[in-house]
Amino acid sequence: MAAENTQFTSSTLNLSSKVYADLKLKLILGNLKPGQTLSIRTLAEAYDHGSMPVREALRQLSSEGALVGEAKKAYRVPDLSANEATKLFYVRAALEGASAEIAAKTVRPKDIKHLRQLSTKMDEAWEANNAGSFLENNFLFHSYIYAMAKNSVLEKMAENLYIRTGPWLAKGIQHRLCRPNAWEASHDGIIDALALGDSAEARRLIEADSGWGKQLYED
Amino acid sequence: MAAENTQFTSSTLNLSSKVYADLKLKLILGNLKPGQTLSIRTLAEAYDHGSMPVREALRQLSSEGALVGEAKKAYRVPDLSANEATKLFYVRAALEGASAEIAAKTVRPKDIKHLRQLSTKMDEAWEANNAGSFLENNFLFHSYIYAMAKNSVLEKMAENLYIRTGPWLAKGIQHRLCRPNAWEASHDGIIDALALGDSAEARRLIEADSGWGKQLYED
DNA sequence: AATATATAACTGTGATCACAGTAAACAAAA
DNA sequence: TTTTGTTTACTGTGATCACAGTTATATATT
Repeated sequence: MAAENTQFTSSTLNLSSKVYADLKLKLILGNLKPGQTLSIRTLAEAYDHGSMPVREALRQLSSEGALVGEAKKAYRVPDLSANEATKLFYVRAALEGASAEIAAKTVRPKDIKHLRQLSTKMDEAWEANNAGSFLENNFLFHSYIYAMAKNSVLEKMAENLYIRTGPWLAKGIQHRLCRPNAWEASHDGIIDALALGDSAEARRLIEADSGWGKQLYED
Repeated sequence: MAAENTQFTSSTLNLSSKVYADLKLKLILGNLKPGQTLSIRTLAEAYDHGSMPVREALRQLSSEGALVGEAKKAYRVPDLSANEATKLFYVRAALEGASAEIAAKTVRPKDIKHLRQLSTKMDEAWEANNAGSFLENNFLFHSYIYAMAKNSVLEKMAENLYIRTGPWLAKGIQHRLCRPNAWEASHDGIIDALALGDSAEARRLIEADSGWGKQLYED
């Protein structure tokens, strides 16, 4: 999933891009913890590469806000404050709302079918307390809506938001995975609106859904 | 303008970030032409640095879509197709509309004053056929609205769009700078809506304004 | 035992080199 | 003149090293 790279064909993918793609996936799936430290040399040894590819991958992730780096100190996975998380989810709502509005106008029956399958997988992952699988299918669900909008700029920016919120969401889910899953009815509503081609309603529901992750930390 | 970096304080700014900031500014102001080639060694000699800082800056710009890089070939400033430009402006409309909606709720008199000053500078640059100054003040105008929304995620993503459309807009402006400037009334309307705190109208006008640049290439 | 000091390990950063693949320039053959 | 083949210059990529600043550890010192 999401292993494609826009700069190079997969056959001639350079090492930097491979390391970047791998770390990106780990962040989206919540396999890296907030506050966790990532050093160039340590990762280079783990990947059994020189330090150059790791170095470029970490700098790229840092420039995207997925990691933070201070001078002469190791890169760190950011531990989002409530304020920072709110900012990320607000932008996600804006981008995802715009996507859904377009998607509702070009949706095909096979798209609806695929979205329902992903929603089912999320449900199964939730029941099995599998946070990684849940995050993966949640990402795939929303990515598919972005892809339906056929706007690569939108897709890339949205992906960035999932990279940045992945570790934070994983932490929240693992702490209280047992709470009633409000997302299920929400996603079903979104799919129904899309199936009906109701772009305004799809937008409204998507914007509302973008808030569920934030609620993991609200008491 | 726009020389701040979020990763490091300006005193301990590393060379890579300085080169990045410089190239970023050149792109926003239209000082790099679409299709222009940028090689690591050539730029390193121009900056009188080693190749490492330039190399990291170019890779970062490439990862942001501001440059394109194929294997074993020099980086290039993308020459946007009409389709690509449309995608960029669509996202800009979504982000900027969301910003204006918030900005209208927290706007202060000094904000209105500052926006009017920037609008005047744009007018002067337009009359003087100064494309660089026009693009700079246009960027500052919209950046200020983003800043009013106090969402750093939004700001960074918006900046990215201006980096990517800068060379393309500069080309369009230089080709037909003489056409009636529809932007002026548009910006005045936006300022008025903000001054009245009319968030819905501000959003509507900003979204409409995001299309003016695209029209430079429409006959 | 608590505190201060010094030592060691670790950090990103920048420079420099070798390498392989690309593009352009030039020369030779038709 | 046109085409083909060869050479030359140029490209990003990855590895390796020296450097300076940070952090943690261990060693004195009180």
